Amino acid sequence: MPQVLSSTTILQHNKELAHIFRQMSDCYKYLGPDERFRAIAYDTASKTLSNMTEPIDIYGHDIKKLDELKGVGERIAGKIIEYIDTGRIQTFEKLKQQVPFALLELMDVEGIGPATVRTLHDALQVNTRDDLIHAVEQGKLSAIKGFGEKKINTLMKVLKLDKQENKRMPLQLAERIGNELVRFVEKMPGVVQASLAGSARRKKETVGDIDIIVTAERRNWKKIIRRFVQLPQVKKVLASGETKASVILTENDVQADIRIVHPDEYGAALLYFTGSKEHNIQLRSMAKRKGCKINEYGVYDVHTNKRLAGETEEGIYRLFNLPYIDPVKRLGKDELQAG
DNA sequence: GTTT
DNA sequence: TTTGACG
DNA sequence: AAACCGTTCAAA
Repeated sequence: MPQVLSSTTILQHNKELAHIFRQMSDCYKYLGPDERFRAIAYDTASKTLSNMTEPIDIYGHDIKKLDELKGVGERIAGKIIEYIDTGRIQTFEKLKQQVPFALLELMDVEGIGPATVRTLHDALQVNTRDDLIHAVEQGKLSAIKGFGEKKINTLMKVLKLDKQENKRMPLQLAERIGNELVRFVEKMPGVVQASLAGSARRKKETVGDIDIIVTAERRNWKKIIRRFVQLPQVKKVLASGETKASVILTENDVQADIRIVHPDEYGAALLYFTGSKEHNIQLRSMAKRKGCKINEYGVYDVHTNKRLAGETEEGIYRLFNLPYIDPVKRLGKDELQAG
């Protein structure tokens, strides 16, 4: 991502507001399904703010101007003004009171969502990380419904990792590890194709985990998964099923995920698992407007249920009169408008 | 919460 | 069978 | 007022 020039100070308010709205979104996610759309709304506003290249301040106190921003309506506009004027947002301050704010960052971790955090809080009366660590050490988790060995392990891991700090790896490292893994997988009997997907394929500066898409005939899937989780560089198996598996690699404790699909579904799967999330949502939105639906297996006509594309990414983009979009550009901004 |  | 998590 | 992406899969 290009360094946003030297305007970091000028865009200070944008950054701060984006961060606050993101946290508000987390709060609403925590509050549950009733608030899920409010959570999405704040997330949208947060992203708009962080993608802006002009300081929000130039809109002054003009609610109508602010309202023109995507995802910013009357209410959020008011909160932007409130923040610029007072440096605080009352609604946010109140929200922080009614949720275990210190636990919300756990939701950033793979395998832990709002519901898990909510359950922890309700069942254990924990409000801080230390509370939670204490409870875990007392072995209180196993009494909670839905908390089996797997989940407890990831939680313990998270709490340890979080002390060290949640580490995404630099792109270069991810590419090295990922490509090496792909070369291993490619050689496995039955594998047709293997590719690096996820944020590493998009060349994000930092990468959270390694995502690998494999195509193979169904009869070979189990065998491939079995081999994958037994690879020498695998330190620990987090999950292993019929079509996908998650492992921790010895090197850097990096998480690696593998997903297997039919060769026909390669494009759709690659597209889906390459993201970004925002890009996928926009593409699906566009597809829906045109009477299609996209999933990780292909593109389908909503009415006839006929499969229209999915073998290649190019084919999917072409179906919607779009040029092939380089993974690097799949940011969920305006890359779909141009086509 | 915002958008249609 | 339900549900949380995912890009 | 109603929609807001869309699905499967693993884990419990």
